[in-house]
This record gives sequence, structure tokens and C-alpha cells, in this order.
Amino acid sequence: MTGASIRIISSDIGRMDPLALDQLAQTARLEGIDRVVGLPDLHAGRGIAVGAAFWSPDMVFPHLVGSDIGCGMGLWETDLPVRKFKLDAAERKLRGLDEPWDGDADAALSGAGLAPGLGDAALGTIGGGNHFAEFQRIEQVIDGDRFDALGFRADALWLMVHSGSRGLGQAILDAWTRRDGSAAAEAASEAGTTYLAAHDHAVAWAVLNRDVIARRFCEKLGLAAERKLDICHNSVTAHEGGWLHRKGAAPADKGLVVIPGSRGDFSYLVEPIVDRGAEALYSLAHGAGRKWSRNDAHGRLSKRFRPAELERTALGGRVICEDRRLIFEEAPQAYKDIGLVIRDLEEAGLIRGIASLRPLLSYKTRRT
DNA sequence: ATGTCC
Repeated sequence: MTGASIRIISSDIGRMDPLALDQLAQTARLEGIDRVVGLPDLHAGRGIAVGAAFWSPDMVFPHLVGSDIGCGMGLWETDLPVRKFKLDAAERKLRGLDEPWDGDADAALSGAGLAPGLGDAALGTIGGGNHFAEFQRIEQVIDGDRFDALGFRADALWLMVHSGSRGLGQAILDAWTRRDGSAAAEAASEAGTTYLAAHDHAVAWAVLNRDVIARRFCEKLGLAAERKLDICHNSVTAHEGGWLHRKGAAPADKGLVVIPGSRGDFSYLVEPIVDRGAEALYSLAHGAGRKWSRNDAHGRLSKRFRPAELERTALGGRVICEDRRLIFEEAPQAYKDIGLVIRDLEEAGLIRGIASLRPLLSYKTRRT
């Protein structure tokens, strides 16, 4: 094998982080990887670039999925007219959400086809890092016909949840790594099927986790909500006779997608254009993508701002993040311009915009 | 990213 083809979806590759591009090139050299795609939100990760898709004809590479198997975005429309959403009251009521969920975890797990007790201590919790739950309002309906046909309401309060499989996915990758240190397994081998079965459980758990998180948030505010989409951006799935790994890449072949900007920027509800998807491995950006590393963001921003100043954003959004380090790491300044990411995807013919959403209240954590 | 490093 001489290495995979690399396709980068961007109007300005020169502005991409050389480290991320180098990480992408490294994975393209892996024996068994045939095709690699970098998306406009590409950024450096811990060894593996984030915002990328990798296709192998017969092998599974657990490290290309990473530890947060099943991580993704869910989007709910609530029954509350957004004009009735009161920020101060909502902020007061959103407490206890980092604590273990006191609902019926086993019933929820079995409803999702998962074993009782599986990861139940973490079920319904957001976690750390870039995870969040965010109340939003529709800023602009871009494609009114499509928006109406979907039965969506522009005057409703919306809720977006970004979380994953917490300790469960981590344990699955750890178990893989401890096995024998090999990077990949034939999907049909015993090691491959064992990993894939565990992976599929973690994906189902992560979908359920986002659902429980949304339930908890809505319960605190006395809202009912309907899930409009759930999109997983860390996974490996059977695809065109091989295995498609997505590392921070939304699927373009599974219906509507929401692509969030930073907490200080808009999010975009988009429709993938499936017939153009093959060249991008049926994958899309999963967010804005980091511009600065966590360390850089903390170093630069903690000199310029107090945490309280970062609890309000330029778009008028409010932030609940009582972790003093995280509030700097996840500041809007640390992220790329989501507008440019969306434009790149549109210009590549991969998406059509349906609506944009404005952040109202971003919940990260109450605990420090 | 992480029932998170002593």
C-alpha cells in the first residue's frame, strides 16, 4: 500500500493548522486506509485530526473513532413560545444537572436495547470538554418551504445537546488498546466483531444519553419537547462494502444535520445534498472547529478577561460554566468562524441551509 | 474526551 487519497473540503487550505494537516497525512499512510477526507472544521487532536473521515475496505481502526464513541448532537423543539422563555428564571432553575440522574435508568436503558446498569451513574449527564446543552431560538429561516414542510416552528424555544458516551466509550477504547497494541483489526475477525458490538452499544448509549439530558433540562423548566434530529459524529459504520470512520464528522446520509458554532455564534440546521456526498465520504463538518488549543485559549483569554465577562457572549447569550479553566478553553474566541465553515460546505455542494439558530443559554457545568 | 493525576 502506498497510502490513501486525501481530499480536503475547504476554500482556503492555507489557513488550516499545519499540525492538523500533518495528522491527517499520517492517518492516510496507515496500512488499510484507502480514503481520507478533511472537513472545513478540521483541527488538531490528540494524534488524530478532528473533523475528518477515513474509509477502509476491510479494517476497523478504533483509534480513528476515539474514546468518545457515539458523541453527537441532538436537537429538540420545545412547546414553549420563545417569547415566554425567561433567562433569569431558567438560569436559576437549571441546577443539579451534573448530579447523577434520579430517573429510571434501567427502564431507559432497556428501552434503548441496552443492558441494565450499563453506565447508569453517568446516564443523563453532559460531561466536560466541548459538551453542552443550549437553549436557542430560530434566528433566520433560510429555506422557508423546507422548514414549513418539516413542520418546524420558528417561534418555539429549541434545545441542542452535545454529549457522548462518557466513561463507556472510553472503557471500550481502553480495552481495545490493552488487547495487543495493534492499530486495526479485520472487521470480521473476533477482535473486530467484539469492538464493533461494543461500539454499537456505546453509540446507542450516547443517543439515549442526549435524550435523557434533554428530558432533564426540559423537566427543570416544565417544558415538553420533541426530538427533531440526533446525529452522531464519532463512529465507524459499514459503508460501500468497507468501514467508514468518522472523527468529529457529521454523516451526510442520515437526514437533517445541525452544525453548531461556538457558544457565541449561530448554529445551522442544514440538509445534506446526498448525491454530492461521495467525494466527501458522506461526511460534513461537526461544528466550527477549534482555532486555538485549550492551553492557548486559556493562556490568551485568562489574561484579558475575567470569567464573569465570558458568561455573556457577543450575541447576547448567557453561559453557565462554573469551571474556571473550561470557561476560557471553550470561549468563542477559541473557535473558527462557523459562517466560513458553512460557506465551504455550501460551495462544495454538500449542504443546503434550512435555518440558523441563536444561542440563548449555554449550560456547561455548575461544578468546578 | 475521561466515575479525570497524587
